[in-house]
Amino acid sequence: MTIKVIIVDDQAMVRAGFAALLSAQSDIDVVGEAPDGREGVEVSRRTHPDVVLMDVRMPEMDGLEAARQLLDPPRGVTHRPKVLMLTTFDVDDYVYEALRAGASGFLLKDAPPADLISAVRVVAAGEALLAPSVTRRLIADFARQRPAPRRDGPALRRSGLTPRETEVLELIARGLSNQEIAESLVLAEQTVKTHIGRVLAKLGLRDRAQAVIFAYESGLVTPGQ
Amino acid sequence: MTIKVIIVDDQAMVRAGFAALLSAQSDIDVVGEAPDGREGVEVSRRTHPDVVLMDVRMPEMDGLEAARQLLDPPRGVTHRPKVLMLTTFDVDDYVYEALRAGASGFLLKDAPPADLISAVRVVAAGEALLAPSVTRRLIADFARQRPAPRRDGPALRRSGLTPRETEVLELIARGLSNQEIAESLVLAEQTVKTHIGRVLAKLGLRDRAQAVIFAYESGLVTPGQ
DNA sequence: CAGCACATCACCCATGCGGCTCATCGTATG
DNA sequence: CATACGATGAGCCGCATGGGTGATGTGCTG
Repeated sequence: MTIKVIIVDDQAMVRAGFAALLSAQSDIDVVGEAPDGREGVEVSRRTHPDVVLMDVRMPEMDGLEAARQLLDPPRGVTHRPKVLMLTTFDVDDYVYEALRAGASGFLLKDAPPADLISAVRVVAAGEALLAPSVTRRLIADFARQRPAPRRDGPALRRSGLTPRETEVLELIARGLSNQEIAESLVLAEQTVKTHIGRVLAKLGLRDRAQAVIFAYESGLVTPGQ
Repeated sequence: MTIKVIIVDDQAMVRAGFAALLSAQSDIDVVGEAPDGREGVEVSRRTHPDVVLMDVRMPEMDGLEAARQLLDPPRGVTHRPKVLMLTTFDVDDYVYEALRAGASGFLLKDAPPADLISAVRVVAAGEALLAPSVTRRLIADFARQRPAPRRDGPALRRSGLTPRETEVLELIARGLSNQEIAESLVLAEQTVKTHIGRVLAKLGLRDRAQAVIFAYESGLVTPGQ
């Protein structure tokens, strides 16, 4: 099964270069191109690519907005491609915007050609990949964001939840589905359900909505970060 | 200028393999090895490597603790190597622990050899690099953490909810089921479902659990009282 | 009056979720 | 060594939940 790719970039030469590079791979098929975000979205809707290579800076509609539209499609549109953002410059605002929108990767155009090719494969496989400098910032941000360990609310302490159960409860309170919790903790969904069942039983709650309430009321999570 | 590397892993064969692989590079010099975290820290203090390849799971002192000691050194120790964590296949909380500790990368041992080599170079250059699966989770986590620039202030924009919809949302945030909400407001359950459907759609939420979160985060309801 | 937003309710359908039971494994704890 | 607990995960089952579509009545407003 070949990987279908479209290339969205306002510079024709860049498109041609990437297309040539990727088409030379037996497992990659360039099925479309577009010079701006608006057309990029159209081409994507029409060709249903697995991966969209998206330049950040473009006329008409920039790559970020286009990425948002592709990754949060309107009703009726079921196709959701992976989006790999490309940029010439190393600018961090764009990075965060793109990742928030759900992009699967962020590469600089000066990366080695081999990196671009492998990035397409990685992204198509459902994984993600970032330029090293971007990774560094993301990690720094992550480390800064929560160096603080957990503090227990009074209600929590008496609840008799195990550490794992508490962890699951917190993810419920972040709005994750069972499947997402499973992925986040690297567990089978069934295990998550078991944990949740115990949490609900121990706390005398009926469903996850009440679990969210408990999490807020007990201070396990707090409004505003 | 060659990159000085030490390898910390409890499996001698793994150490030998990595050492051979890296030593074959003209710009990389393996200057030490250690079978556990404790000795790894000692060797690092003695040899002052640029990069420490650190297995996560080890006897005596695991890679996470060793990484913490290397990245947050006591007084008098000025040397601070870059730490590149390695693991066989566990991609779980270790990752977050390691990144929090300040590790520059996290790779799976089944990655292509070329990846390891380039990772060493990337890390030595002060950048960072993660295994694709790790990157994916980090991005997912990031996107979830800050889904939108926090339209803060108690003056929340409840994005066009009608009075009745707001009322229903509040009851959801009190933990009531659809049937209970219906009884509470003297409505048919179907009507409640319609209201909830609109609330979820207008707010871009998936289920009532997320609705509860929104209610707390927006200040519609507040913890305590 | 026509148009519109809002509230109300019905029907259908797919499925996420929670209840329940049971099994395995590792680590404390006695 | 036996026991208990925590974590993991499988299978089954029923129902609440959420999505979609459509209809009716009301009150406000141009």
